[in-house]
Amino acid sequence: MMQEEKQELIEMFGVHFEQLYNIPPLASRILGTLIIDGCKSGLTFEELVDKMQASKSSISTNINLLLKMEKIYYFTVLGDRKKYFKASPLSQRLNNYLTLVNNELLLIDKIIKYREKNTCCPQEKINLLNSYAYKEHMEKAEQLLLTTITKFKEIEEKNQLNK
Amino acid sequence: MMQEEKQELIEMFGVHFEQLYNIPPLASRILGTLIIDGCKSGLTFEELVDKMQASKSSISTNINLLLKMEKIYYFTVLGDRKKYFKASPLSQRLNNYLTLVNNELLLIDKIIKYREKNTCCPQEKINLLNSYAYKEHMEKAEQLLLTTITKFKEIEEKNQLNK
DNA sequence: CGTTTAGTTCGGTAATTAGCGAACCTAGAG
DNA sequence: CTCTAGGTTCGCTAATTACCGAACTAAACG
Repeated sequence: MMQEEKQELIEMFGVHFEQLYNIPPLASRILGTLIIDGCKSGLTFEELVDKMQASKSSISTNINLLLKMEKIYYFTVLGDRKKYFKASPLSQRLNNYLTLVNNELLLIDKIIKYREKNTCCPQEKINLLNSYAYKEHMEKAEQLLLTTITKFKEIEEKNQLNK
Repeated sequence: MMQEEKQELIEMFGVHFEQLYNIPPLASRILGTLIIDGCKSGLTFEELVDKMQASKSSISTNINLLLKMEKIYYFTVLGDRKKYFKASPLSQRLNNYLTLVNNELLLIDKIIKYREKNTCCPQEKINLLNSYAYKEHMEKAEQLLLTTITKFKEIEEKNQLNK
């Protein structure tokens, strides 16, 4: 029954990540599994092949995708050829949001410039005001993210020492 | 040259929305066009067919997708059969983020419950702590969104009165 | 009533994507 | 050097997606 709950959680993660990050179903399930199940010591390639009921090639492809996206990482153990895969720490995963937010801020600046030049009738003025307000919002979002990321890094470092 | 700048902006929006919302390219370009170009008085179906260089059927399909996603809306004018399409106000578009954030909060609660039950070794304790911190972050993000949404609604209402 | 305008629906096609198995590569063990 | 464990790469197929044109519908005008 604990297994069932775990499975359900992984499935929920799967759906969530699939549309949030726009990645293939299998990649999404792998990520979910690593977050829930692989947090202790990581999972090996073979364990993933078994758990996911997928082919080696599919696991390989999707693992590499997740690695490139920095959603996961791996470590090795001396005298052991296997790779141990783990979900990236939250600070890392939040970094992705940060780049997204930064991209959006760049876009907003472009829009603002465009509107400042091309606003003629007062009716259009509201768009400019809206853009300013939106920029303010995104800047606050950026700030929140930065704060949280440093907080996570602290937690993670502290834990590193305790080992 | 102003046209070029506009085109470039729309294209940037296109790429951005395409991956942010995971919608077809054409839908993304339509949304970009409506945000930049259709803010005054809205664009008609035909104008969109012309501007996008796409077929009526494709415009229809993608317009309906955007309507269902509440990224755009339309109004009609008395004695005129055309629909005038506009990008939804920012408050509306931010609402979508809000549901996303709420979904994530639900997921976090599930995870926390699971981890509270199943954390055995102290090594796993960090996951629980991380989850708490993450929940805190998402709650702040939710709060920020709510504040911004009300702010936008105020701006929008004030503008409604001025008309 | 027929015609026009404004848009929708349907069937098809070309392009893309997710996953597979089989062959291949490569570092270390013996 | 040979073998094996631990993956990677390379076609291939099945499913999905994006867009199209042609036929259709529905409201309004004359």
